[in-house]
Amino acid sequence: MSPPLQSEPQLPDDAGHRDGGMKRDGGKGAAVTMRDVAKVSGFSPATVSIVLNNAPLAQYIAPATKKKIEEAARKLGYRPNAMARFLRSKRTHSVGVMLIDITDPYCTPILRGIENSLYQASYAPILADAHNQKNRFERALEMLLERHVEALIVVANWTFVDIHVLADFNKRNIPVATIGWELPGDTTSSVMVDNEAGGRLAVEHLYKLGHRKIAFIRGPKMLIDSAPRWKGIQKFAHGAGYEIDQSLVVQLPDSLDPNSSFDGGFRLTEELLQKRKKFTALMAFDDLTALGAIRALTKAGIEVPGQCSVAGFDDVALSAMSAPSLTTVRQPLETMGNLAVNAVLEGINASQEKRDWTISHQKTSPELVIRESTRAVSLSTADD
Amino acid sequence: MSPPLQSEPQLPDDAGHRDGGMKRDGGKGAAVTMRDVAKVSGFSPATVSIVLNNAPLAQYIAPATKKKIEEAARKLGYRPNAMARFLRSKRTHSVGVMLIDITDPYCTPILRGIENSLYQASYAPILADAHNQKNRFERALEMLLERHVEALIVVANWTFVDIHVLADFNKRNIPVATIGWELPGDTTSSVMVDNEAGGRLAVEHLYKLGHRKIAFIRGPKMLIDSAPRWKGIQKFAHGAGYEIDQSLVVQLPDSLDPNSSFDGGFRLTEELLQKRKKFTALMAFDDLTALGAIRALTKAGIEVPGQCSVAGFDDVALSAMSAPSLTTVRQPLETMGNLAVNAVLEGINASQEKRDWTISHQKTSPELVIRESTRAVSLSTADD
DNA sequence: CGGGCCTCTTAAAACGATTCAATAGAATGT
DNA sequence: ACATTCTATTGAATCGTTTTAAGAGGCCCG
Repeated sequence: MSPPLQSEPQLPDDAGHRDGGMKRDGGKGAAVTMRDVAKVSGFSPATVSIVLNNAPLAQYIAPATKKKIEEAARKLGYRPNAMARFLRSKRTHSVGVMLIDITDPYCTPILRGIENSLYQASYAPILADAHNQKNRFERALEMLLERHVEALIVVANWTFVDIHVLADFNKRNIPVATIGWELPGDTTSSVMVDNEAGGRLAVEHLYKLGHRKIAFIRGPKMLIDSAPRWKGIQKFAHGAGYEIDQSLVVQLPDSLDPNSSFDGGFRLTEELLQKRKKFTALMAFDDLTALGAIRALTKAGIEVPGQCSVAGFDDVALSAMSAPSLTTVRQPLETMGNLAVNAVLEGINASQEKRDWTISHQKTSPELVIRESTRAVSLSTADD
Repeated sequence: MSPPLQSEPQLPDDAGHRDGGMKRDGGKGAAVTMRDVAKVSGFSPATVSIVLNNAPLAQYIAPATKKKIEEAARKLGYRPNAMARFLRSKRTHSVGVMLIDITDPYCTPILRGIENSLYQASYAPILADAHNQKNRFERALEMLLERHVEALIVVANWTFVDIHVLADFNKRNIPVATIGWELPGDTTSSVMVDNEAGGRLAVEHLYKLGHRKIAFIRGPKMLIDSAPRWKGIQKFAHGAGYEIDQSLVVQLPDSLDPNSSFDGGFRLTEELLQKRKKFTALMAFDDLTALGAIRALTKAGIEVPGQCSVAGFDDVALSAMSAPSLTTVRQPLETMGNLAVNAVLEGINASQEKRDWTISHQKTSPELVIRESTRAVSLSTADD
């Protein structure tokens, strides 16, 4: 297809010079190295390196030289060997991304945010999935340490109490950021949604729609998010002079399966219904819980939102597609991924330039997304 | 907490021997190297390497020696530097994982399958997300090449025609496997669901429920999956002597947004309804399309499955949670991830041992998952 | 004319592992 | 007693870069 390369002959003219033509490389994948570029261009490896990296010394290199070297590199299809580069420069340009459970739909947008920001900054993400298991978590961290990642991002909404391997990251001055949870102390940056504000947003919405008999499905104790969301609800109630009926408050059990809250929501709602205590709205811990609740309500012949409004939390992808579509509190997940990357990048740059920098604990603002599952309380149900 | 280490003194006794105590390492992250282990244990780096890797030569090493070295390594918290190791041994133990769009819910289980199999085999996944953009795809491949991944796995259900960067992988003998699509030629392994069988499965199910007026929403031309699914449908119809009513067949437009099929399903179903041509069942290209269709039907006052059955394809996470839950054809996504990893690992091992190995094109069996959205045709609607 | 200062280029020493060939001592066989 | 084979260990080369210090000219200035 393409015409034969002009200087094809000079390419392998002294191949095998290094080890007398031993049995290495079967002739196919002979990687072209910097020395090859040096040889072809007629300059030394040092010069090649300086030119190709546009190092400070490049200002002294004659333009003609640069051109020749760049051309040779291009012609040979030279690609620097990242490993060699890393070994010498101590920079791997990779970042560990640890998901505690990739199955959680909440992870996907975060992951996209992380990947995107890393890509922009020319870092490569090395992925690890802990499968909710502590030993996998630790083994994976170990692996990331061996690979000398320059930073670590951990995505989780719950986690093991003592992760002493994380201490190794601090010892080695590797910046760590967490998304969805916070580590006590000031060693680790974090990005979380403002759960308290989110809880408030949702209950306020229901309240303003006229609902006064609101059932609540609280999140499992294990999850970091549960407490602050509930706190936001309580604070709003207190401020509005609204008294929460404790008999309408239930709580999801602890569970490691991120999709279990659907079942949980379903069961708890059925239990609530059995109590025969009327409620005109239900606020669920998260979207899956809300979907489970809707399922239970529908099954019991209660129309959503006609007879009962339901609100969720998170705005995962399916919330917009469910029937009825779900009113929920959106977490800016992708943005949170970006922010975490920014935080660790700042850390990397700082220690590169021997600057000091400070750990950040960021809270992002949740946003109320009103869809079909909530509606102003109807007279017939309200006056029940 | 722990008692002072016995041999603490001998540890840094000759620190700085290498470069006369220059300004390097501020004292914090001093990485412990193999030489340190050698020094402390009293043996040479060579011996340490042999012992710690349990290399063939290790059979000649005295047990006492092994013990001392291992202990020293443990005490010092020695962690081999992966980059150095890679440089010498030419093995990075990493695999590139390229997603054409991570946002697609279909990717998540595949990703878990890939990650899991790689983890078992002690390979690290380097993640890349093409965002449906050709230039990102290529730049990411470039990056993976520089990092000398030992294999590449590409997840996509459509893709750009000419990816000449992939040729570089072949040139370098790096095994490539694709999930969800196939490359012509025998250079690349692939794993796909048997779409034809799946299409058949779904339509057969509807047929057996008594449906004879079935509407079809075909997939976009761009997607690899569309044609074979349709073929499976046609073949079944032909075999069963069932004639597809072409006026009930519509097709999704091409689109890059993986979530657009929900809207597509919604709109196309509305159009079908406007035609006022009766149908008792609808078979959608995938789950999101099906959900969109259900939405449109419900909106038009048509009950699902009471008045119209709907079947999807894929069994993404939300299918089980939607209302009504969706009858669909499940792709064994996680398994497909595993299979792709097996394929490339086989390639890696083969070229390691200078064996030949063959490209594989695997088709996994889809599985019909019957849920609430389909039902036997009712007399009232059938006799319309 | 010799020293100082540019400009352009390179030799050589890392980086931290792996691995081959070599060594030295002990045991064995003839 | 000497060659041979094991056992146990190591020196030194190597992987492909980056980077420092230095070298070779050329030019200017006093």
